[in-house]
Amino acid sequence: MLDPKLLRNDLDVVATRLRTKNYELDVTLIASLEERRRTVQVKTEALQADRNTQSKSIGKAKSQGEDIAPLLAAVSDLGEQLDTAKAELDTIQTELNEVLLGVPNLPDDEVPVGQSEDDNEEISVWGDLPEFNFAAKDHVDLTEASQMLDFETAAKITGSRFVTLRGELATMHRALTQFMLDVHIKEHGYEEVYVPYIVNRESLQGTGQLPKFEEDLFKLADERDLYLIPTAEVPVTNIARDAIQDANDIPLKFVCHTPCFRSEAGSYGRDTRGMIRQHQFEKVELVQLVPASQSTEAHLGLTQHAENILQKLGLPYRKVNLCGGDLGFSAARTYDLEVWLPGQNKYREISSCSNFRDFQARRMQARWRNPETGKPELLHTVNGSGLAVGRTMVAILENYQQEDGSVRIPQALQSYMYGISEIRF
RNA sequence: GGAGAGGUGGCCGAGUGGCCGAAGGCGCUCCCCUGCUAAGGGAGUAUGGGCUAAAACUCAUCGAGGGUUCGAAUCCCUCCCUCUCCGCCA
Repeated sequence: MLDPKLLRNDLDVVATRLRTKNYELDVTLIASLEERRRTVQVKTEALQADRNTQSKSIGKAKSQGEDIAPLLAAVSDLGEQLDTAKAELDTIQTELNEVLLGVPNLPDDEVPVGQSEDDNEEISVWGDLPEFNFAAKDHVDLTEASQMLDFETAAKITGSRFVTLRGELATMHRALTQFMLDVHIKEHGYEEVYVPYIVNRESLQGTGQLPKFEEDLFKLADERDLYLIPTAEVPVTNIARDAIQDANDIPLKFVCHTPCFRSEAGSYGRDTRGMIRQHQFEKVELVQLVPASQSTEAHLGLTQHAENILQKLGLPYRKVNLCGGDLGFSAARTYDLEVWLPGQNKYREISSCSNFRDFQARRMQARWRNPETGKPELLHTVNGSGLAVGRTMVAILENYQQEDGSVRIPQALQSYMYGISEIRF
């Protein structure tokens, strides 16, 4: 959520900046709601103050044995007035709140102008693209001879966009997770957390998935209003919801491995082949909660942490600075890491590292106490994948394929896979 | 699933209709006293919001929501959570 004061005082500036995110702010609606809110709130609170004083004087009179009948008569119609005013205020505030919860975060100044991912700015490229003196296959064709990567069986068990892994591929999938966690914990100083995979509405609203993107989520079919997590970002960031951190306890740096569940509504026909886009996938997520002054630095650092995984695995990738049009709802700035996939002959997103500034923290009331002022201040939240496990496995299969159809195991991963150095399908 | 107890400020804990945003204690911050391994005295110490240049002022919040009442931490209803015992169980 944006700072309401900003929307009150600089509505037009906000509208201008949001246009780079392809979002048209309804300035007229917000201004008029805000105007009504002010009038009605002032009126309501004045009535409340009036009632409070009068009720107090009734109490006093009663305790002194005076006749309170005339006092009661004086407040008789106050209650009704107050109810009306309160109801009106409630309506306005609910509406205003709904509007504000739907307004995306402001992009940072450094965000490139652009409409789509084609306008993203390439920042750096790492690694040499593999050269094959044979026709490179994609991960589906590569594994076809075995049952190690099996979409049909998953379709039987559940439906489309699920996968079943067997044998060494299932091991590699788990090994990757373990490897990533170890690097982030031991080399990058993150604290591992284990969290619920089912979350409530408040948590999803805190990180920005609700109320606008409900159709992307799997919702449980009972009356409890619970959802499967689309990313560990939701439960992990919400650790800090409605809390004030001690200055000594921040920055908080969490790493968390979870499955992620996404309905992929609206992406029918996209990436239907292979395990690029699944309803269920594993991810190792990095989350940092830091004071405002440190978030830019934390964002750069976190991105580098994700890059280190790709480098250790020897996977060629590039880093792009997302343009306004491609930026997510809650993000102020995002670096995507795109790994090279020979099977598709292009770079594909494998990690998305974002700085949310105070946008999520305001929704969550996630704060810390600044010892210099003694006052609570909103934290800044930063997160990114470190990395998406399924896509990393796809990248290894495709980049490390050999002419005979086998796949070499990256050196860094071998000790996590009982020492084997290749997989034959 | 059955029976019971409970949710109050950073923590403990009092408060069963008004004088309660809330005693007391602990912790923390500042000041004073005291030459000594610790103690004593004093002051301060919740969060969000409105209005405002800022303050003054003011509203809300005692798990959440609703109700009764001129007035609710306190009474009533619903829900959530925690604890104890029993049952079941990865």
